[in-house]
Amino acid sequence: MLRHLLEAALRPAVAAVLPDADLNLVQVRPCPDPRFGDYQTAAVMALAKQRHLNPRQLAADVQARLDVQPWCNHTTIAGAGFLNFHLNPQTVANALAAAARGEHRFFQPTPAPRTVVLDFSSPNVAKPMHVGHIRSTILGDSLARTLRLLGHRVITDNHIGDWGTQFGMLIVGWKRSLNPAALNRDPFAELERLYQIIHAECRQNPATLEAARAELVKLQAGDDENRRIWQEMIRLSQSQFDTIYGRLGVHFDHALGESFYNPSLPDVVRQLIHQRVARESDGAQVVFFDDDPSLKPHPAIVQKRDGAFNYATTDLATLDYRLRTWHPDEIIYVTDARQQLHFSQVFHVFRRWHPDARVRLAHVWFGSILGEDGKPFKTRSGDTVKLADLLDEAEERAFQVVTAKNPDLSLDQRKEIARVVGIGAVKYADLLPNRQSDYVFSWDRMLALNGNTAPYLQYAYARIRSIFRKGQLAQPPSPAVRLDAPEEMALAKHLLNFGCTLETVAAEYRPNYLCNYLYDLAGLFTRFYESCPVLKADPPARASRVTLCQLTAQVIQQALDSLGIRVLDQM
RNA sequence: GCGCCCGUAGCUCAAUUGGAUAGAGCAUCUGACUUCGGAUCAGAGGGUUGCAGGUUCGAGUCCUGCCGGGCGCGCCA
Repeated sequence: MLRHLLEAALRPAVAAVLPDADLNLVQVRPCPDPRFGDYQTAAVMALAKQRHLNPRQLAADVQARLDVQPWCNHTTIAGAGFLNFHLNPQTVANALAAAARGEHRFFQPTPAPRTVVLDFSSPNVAKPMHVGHIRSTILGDSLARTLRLLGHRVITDNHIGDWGTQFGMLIVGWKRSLNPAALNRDPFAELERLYQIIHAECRQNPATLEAARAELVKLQAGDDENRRIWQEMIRLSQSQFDTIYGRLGVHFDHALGESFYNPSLPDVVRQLIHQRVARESDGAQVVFFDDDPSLKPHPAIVQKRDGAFNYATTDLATLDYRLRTWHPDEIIYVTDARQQLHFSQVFHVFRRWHPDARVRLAHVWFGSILGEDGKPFKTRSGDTVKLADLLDEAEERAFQVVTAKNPDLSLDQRKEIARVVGIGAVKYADLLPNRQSDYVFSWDRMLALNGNTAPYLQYAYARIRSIFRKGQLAQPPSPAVRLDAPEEMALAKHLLNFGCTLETVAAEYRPNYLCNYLYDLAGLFTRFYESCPVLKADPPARASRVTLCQLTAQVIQQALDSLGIRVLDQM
């Protein structure tokens, strides 16, 4: 968009003054404060610093060679050497008119599409999904949506925990304590009950723990009955996951669980040993990182002394499979902060195992969800909060609010609104904070109708739809755009920045930038709404304002969709 | 002990990764409803960015040392 056009004009000007400058660093971005201008570059200062030049003088030299006539009234040099671009109002109006004609949607598809594998959510079979899964699921889904919108090829893969030592215990529990009637009634509750009693039993009774080990060995050896039970548990769990993903509107292209890689683990370790990446230590196969100071104290075990494999081995096999199957340019893992060391190890081992692989590996980590007491978020009785219960409560609370605000709507309407508002509020509260910080979970804050919340944004959208209902406006927007009022111009300019925001989200894996953009957009819209009547305006202004409303609604809807949040015509 | 992360207004969080006078919401106070949805908007007060140094045109952001907190550290995932 405009930013790219300005960058494209700026680069030759910089190159003319400094022929050896790295033009990739020459970037234009929106000004933090409209008083400075509309777009700015700080690159000239950085270049001046490298070369010990006077930054303002360098900025002036670049400015003298700069031709941005088609879009800007003028450019200014300010501060220590900022170069500020001041858009021609007609340029803004033209960009909106083009959008109204359907020529663009305020962003540009990437000129260099990549294939990206996104690994997120990863619940465990036979355990309920809980708050610990929510950030991974919501962040991962949002990144997938944003990358796809920008034109990348995205493959989402749910690495379900369907293998491991817990299945020995679960099989013992299944054989000893299964209540078939309960399983029929609420399969997942029964699975959970089994897990809890057998887990407690194993802690107290070494004989039960031994029985669990024996069942695990039988399962791994392919025992028919144990495999049947195991598969049944996976099936029941998957239907439970599907229910939750359905409520969240989250979709996976693949759900290749840990067990899928089980057959390939011996070969992974064989290769690692053969390539001298791993070596024997205390009976285990271990990768040491002698050349890396930060990892030197933390060797990675890829095969345990007893011959079993662990999660590092599975993750390596998974990487290898993804590489061979999808040939991605990038693989992204969305997990909590505690797994930083693990992924650092896995990525390092992988580089030594496949030194020629070009794939970019990213661990996108996030902080914890805390309760109002600042400790990990739990129920009043101290249990982990189940995701299903959390979503129920979100919808229930949203239903109360909708019923209080809009009692005339039918029950079905209010329930549908409560679903969209409740789920949207939970998602938005999760996406809004910087992902790397912990955040305090608060129903009251996330469901508030003012402040930076999903309901506030949905409300802004609903108000626009209300104008269209009231004015019986169904026709496509008119491309005749006039931006006379300052509120109109401010709103219009912000619409132009949608694309940069999407690009930043994708580049840094931070959907919270999009949240902040949306909040600003909604604020600018309501200011426009307060001071610029739409339906009552004279015809030319009215048509232009209808267009502004239409385009704003379109961007709100598109941006919320990138966050995985739906909009409503009424709420 | 070692490593990673964090510390910003009374509270909850931002700050486009080294950019311009650190911004929002809640709470407090003052205004605006014969007005397209007041579920709103306009405004006020509130800060030595944990502390002390350093790097430079410029630091909440980078480097060093403290203080306080969270998490992780060989056969769990």
